[in-house]
Amino acid sequence: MAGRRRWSTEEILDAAAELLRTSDTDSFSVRKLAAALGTDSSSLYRHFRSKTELLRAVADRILLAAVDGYHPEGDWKQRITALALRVREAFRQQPQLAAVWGRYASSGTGSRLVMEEVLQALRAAGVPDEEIPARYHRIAILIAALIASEAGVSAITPEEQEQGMELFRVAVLGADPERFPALAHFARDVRPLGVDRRAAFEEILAAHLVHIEAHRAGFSGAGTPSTPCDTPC
Amino acid sequence: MAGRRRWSTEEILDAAAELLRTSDTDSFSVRKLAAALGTDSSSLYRHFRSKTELLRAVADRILLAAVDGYHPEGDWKQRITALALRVREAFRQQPQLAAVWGRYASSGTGSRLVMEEVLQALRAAGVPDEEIPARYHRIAILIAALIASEAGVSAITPEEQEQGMELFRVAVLGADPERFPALAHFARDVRPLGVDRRAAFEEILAAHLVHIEAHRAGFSGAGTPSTPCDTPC
DNA sequence: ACCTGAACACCGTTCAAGT
DNA sequence: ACCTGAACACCGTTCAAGT
Repeated sequence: MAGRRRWSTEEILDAAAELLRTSDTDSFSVRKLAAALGTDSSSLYRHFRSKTELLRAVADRILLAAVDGYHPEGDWKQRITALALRVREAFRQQPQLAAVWGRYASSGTGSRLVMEEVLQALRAAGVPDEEIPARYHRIAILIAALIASEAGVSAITPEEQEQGMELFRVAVLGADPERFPALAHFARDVRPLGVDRRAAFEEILAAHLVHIEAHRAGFSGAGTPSTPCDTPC
Repeated sequence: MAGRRRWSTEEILDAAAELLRTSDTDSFSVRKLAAALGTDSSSLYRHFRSKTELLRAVADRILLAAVDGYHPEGDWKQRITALALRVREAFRQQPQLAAVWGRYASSGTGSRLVMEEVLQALRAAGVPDEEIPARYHRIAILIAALIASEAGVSAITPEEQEQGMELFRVAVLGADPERFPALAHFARDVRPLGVDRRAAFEEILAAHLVHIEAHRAGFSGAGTPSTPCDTPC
């Protein structure tokens, strides 16, 4: 007879990950998770103190799945970029998870693997040990912010997205050329935040890594021989 | 006699901004806004089709307040930085607003003023006209992502923040040195995402602007005379 | 010892019925 | 023409009562 069995924490996490992956549009809730497991939401509160704690645990699984099959390749920038793109892909279409992760990075094996790889890449880059924690911190913030905000965009309904697009068009095309000359001039080419996110992600991250490389060269004197770059450039 | 008056859209927006500003911890809701106005939530749906539409309108007011009193000063990088810091400050402690704004930039006068200033600064930087829309797009994404994710951190309860801190400590300090050598090595210095956000914001933005400057120099040949920088550095 | 039902205190949104 | 009450379909979380 179907009902009444005990669910392990593992099984609950699996079911939560599954539910988050399949239910694209509508939002995740403890009650829906309980329903999917054929139990009552109150039962889940024996395994988790709060919804946030549950989501944090699932976020680490996503991270784990993201690094699964990853092997370092290329130079340190390529390694960080490849890893970041994997994490980004893993969190896409799972807005609530990305938001939680962005708020406060998870803490399990997945998180450790990502941290380890980025730290090693920074060492390979030749960044002095004493600067690595700060560099890591900035990279983590940048990547988490971009992924979380991207997930936020895909979290709203298509209608709201279309409304937002329309508002943007009105703001840009309807700008008074007297008061907003530059905006009026670029009106046809300026784009809303929601488009072209993948390219933007890669470019912004690349720019940040190049900046680190330049600084490292400035400090250690071991930059590419052709371009000394001793002013911040 | 107190009850039963008509509220203009303006008054509702003012009250919403006020409520968002004062109610630090607990979350904003249409019902609470209605209660603050002494009316029923259903009345508000004559003025706004949805909560999102309402929040978008308030977000533009915040933007307007952010640029109030702003005057361009210094070089183009300083102008963009000063403006970004103002916007950041305006959205702090208003997580729900920042999230909505991050999802889809607002559309009123506030938004226009910010766009105008950034576009003018990019022109002043000497970025070729045909590149400005793309550069603007990346800058806007970067700033919005950082601000929204920062607001996300301050949105969670202190208890959840402390839990997250504890989880982070466990993840870092408890890492097996065999499996995570770099993480174990930097364990004492690596910091969680939530700390030092202001410095991180300034540094990440500065790095991005420096990158634009370097590229502009590479393309136009009008960089600082001492450092040609024709490779991406 | 474990789980459940029912409740508490909320949400956003709609719409018939009132004034 | 405008507004309201009441309802719909949800939330996260708790806890006494059951098995």
